[in-house]
Amino acid sequence: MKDMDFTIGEVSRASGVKVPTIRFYEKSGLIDAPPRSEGGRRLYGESDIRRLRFIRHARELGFELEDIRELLAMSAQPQDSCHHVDSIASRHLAGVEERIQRLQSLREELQRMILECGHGRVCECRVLQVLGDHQECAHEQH
Amino acid sequence: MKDMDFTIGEVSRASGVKVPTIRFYEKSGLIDAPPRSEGGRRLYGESDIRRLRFIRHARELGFELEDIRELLAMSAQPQDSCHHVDSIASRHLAGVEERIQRLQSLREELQRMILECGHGRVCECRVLQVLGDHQECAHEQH
DNA sequence: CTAATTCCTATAGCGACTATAGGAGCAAGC
DNA sequence: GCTTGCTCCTATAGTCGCTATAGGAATTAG
Repeated sequence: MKDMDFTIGEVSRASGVKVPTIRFYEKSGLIDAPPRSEGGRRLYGESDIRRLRFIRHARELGFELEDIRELLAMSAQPQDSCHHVDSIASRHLAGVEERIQRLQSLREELQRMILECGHGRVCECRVLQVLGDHQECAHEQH
Repeated sequence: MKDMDFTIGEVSRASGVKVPTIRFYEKSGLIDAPPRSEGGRRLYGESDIRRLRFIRHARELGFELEDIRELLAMSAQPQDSCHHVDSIASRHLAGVEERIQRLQSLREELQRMILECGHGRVCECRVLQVLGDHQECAHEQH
């Protein structure tokens, strides 16, 4: 706790996390409640910026706050094995791969639907027909 | 309005939409409030099952309820041009394609992170290092 | 000294449900 | 007729990860 020099707006700009989101993370226990100025304003240090950057980056990579909470706790125990860190990341990767699969078959379905539409009247629109009848789908995985 | 023979549980099983979700759709105006039995229970017909199937299928394809509301309204006007139907589907396809792109670069990042981890101590874990420093990323698109 | 900006708290809203609580209706077996 | 168990009813709160709003107080720039 050397220099607590930054306002919430400054750490927001420095970390890329929006001001209300920082307060939200504090309430959720992802970051500690910082000390306050005389006027009651939050005062942050460099380490808070690093922590917020970590959170932001993990969120961009699609980790849930619960995962991030665990990852942060683990990085506070530098001598522990990183096996569990790996397992969180791997589980997350598996989820991402599944979502890619699902979206790809979805994309094909949509492309086919749009391609087959003769752009005529609604009553013969393939898009609406396909939506109305799952049988019309090429894939069954949804 | 010929036969209103089905209970909410039956249309749920027939359409694949869960019972509380059907009531939620009713409240949201996606389906009409059906007539009731003497005892106050909802009574549905075949057309409700078709409508719920349409909704479920569109949801599985990732359309938002707002889009589905529009698609349903359009399919009630069979003589209109289906141009707008197309535009909703195309807009949706573009969104799906973008999400696939984002998830793919995400996957690479996660794979690299996990691969490079030597499974040692937390203090030298690549996963945590990468999360802590965006510079370490191969891609800049997030 | 004033005006603009930033900060504070508390609360509500988003989307698309899901879960819970506390009842009431209804069919089948005894 | 009665009980058991299932389904149904309503209303409300919770999920996730924020975002927006209202109504102030503090700080900063001119």
